[in-house]
Amino acid sequence: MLKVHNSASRELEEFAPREPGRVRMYVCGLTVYNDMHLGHARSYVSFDAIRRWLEHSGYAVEHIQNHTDIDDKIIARAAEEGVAPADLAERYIARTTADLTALGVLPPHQMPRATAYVEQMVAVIADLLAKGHAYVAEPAEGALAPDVYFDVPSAREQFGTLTGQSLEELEAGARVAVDPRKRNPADFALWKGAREGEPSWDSPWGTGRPGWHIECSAMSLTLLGPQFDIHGGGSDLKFPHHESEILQTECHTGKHPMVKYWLHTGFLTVDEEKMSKSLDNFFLVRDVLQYASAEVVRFYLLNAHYRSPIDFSDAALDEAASAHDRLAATLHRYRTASGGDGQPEALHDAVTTARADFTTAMDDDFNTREALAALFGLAREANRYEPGTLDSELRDAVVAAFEELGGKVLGLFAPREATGPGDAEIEALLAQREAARAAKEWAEADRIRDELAAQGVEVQDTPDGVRWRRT
RNA sequence: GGUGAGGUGGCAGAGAGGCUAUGCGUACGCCUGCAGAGCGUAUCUACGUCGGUUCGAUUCCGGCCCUCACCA
Repeated sequence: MLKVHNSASRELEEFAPREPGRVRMYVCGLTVYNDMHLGHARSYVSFDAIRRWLEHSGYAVEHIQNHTDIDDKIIARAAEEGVAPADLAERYIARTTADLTALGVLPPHQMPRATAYVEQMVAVIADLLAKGHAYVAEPAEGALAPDVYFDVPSAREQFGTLTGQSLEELEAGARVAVDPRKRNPADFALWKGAREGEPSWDSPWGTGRPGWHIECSAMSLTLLGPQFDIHGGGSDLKFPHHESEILQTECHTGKHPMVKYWLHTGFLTVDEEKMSKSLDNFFLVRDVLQYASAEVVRFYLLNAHYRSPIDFSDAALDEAASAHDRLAATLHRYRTASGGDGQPEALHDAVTTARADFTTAMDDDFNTREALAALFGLAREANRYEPGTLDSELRDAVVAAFEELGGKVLGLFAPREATGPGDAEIEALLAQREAARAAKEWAEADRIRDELAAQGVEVQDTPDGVRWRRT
């Protein structure tokens, strides 16, 4: 029985999608004005594992992840670079999508862009205005047309679903200068009147562009309907973004709850501080992937529960590499072995136990850390045996467990591209080395081993002969 | 100021009212021509702090300290 932590209730709840066997899931995507950093990766890899586990559990998952391709930051960045905002967005849609692929994140079923849904957004805003949940304000200074704001006090009851804060508490804690054009400090923009030279769309309130929150309401509404199962994103999106989405969508549709389970991922910090450009501790996914493989990065990220904060450092990544290699090496030995007829009971049991423990862990709010511990348990038992001495069916069972759980669900054992020398070349060198060893020419044997190591081939002498693998 | 999350062994990081987490690192042993990998053993009272509940709490309750995040 799968249980998930719902941010709305702050409790573990039994997972039961609205429609049996089918899961509709919306994950907030990136604002495409920059490359993806490791903090983003943390969130997307987490939701990737969540999706994979749901699919493994037999659900037909519909995974939507948007691109925010119109926003203040995009306009500002485009102006800096002297390019059109649409071109800038296009570039980063391509780059971030490539980064996701490189991380082994399964492609979402749809990746809608905000600018393709402006019509739907306008319709929702018009309806909110008609229902008295929104109002047209004065144009901002220098703007060509008015802004439209959501009237938060008009939806007082719905406010605070995720943050647990009341409107009064929020006002009490206010410490930011309030825009005088808003009726209430908590009101947020549904529509922003255009300024000269900015991208804009026509609307009943004049030319302008959508506010940030309305896009997710419009896209989830269009693609998944007024009520769906999972809405995910980083913890930083709870407020105001997700809180605003709820107000918009529910006031528009009149249906509650918009989302059955809200899932939020924890932060990734660097040396105990949040990753940010001003602190110059910004790690881009594409840079980290130069240093570590996607599997290692995934291992590092999945080695903590998705809601826990994690701290990034080179040492942490190195540790993940060592740990991941322990599993990968065991799997490799079992994959490449042949012959034998041994059927130790303990190894049979270890496979069964690992599968059961893995399932228990993942069913407990996607506890990937515990799930990994189950794989290590299997690895330890499996390493007690020389796989070549085992019955092929048992060996296959071990391989299947690793491939299905660690591979298919966690994405940790993607086949590596073969680089460096070919198999035949390696075998030839190893034959030379064996000859040298037989003649006790240790210097020559070690030279060949070093040469292979330099080319990324690890050589191991075992009681059952030499073994090698690409690292 | 408000709200939320968290403080676990050398490090990372799970977890549960009493039973070895797991991984990394380190030391020793086995194995090995050597190395690596692997296996075994060890790593001192591991659970922020002060109280409370309990036969027993790191795990439940309350106060306190600290860290992090979000706040129109």
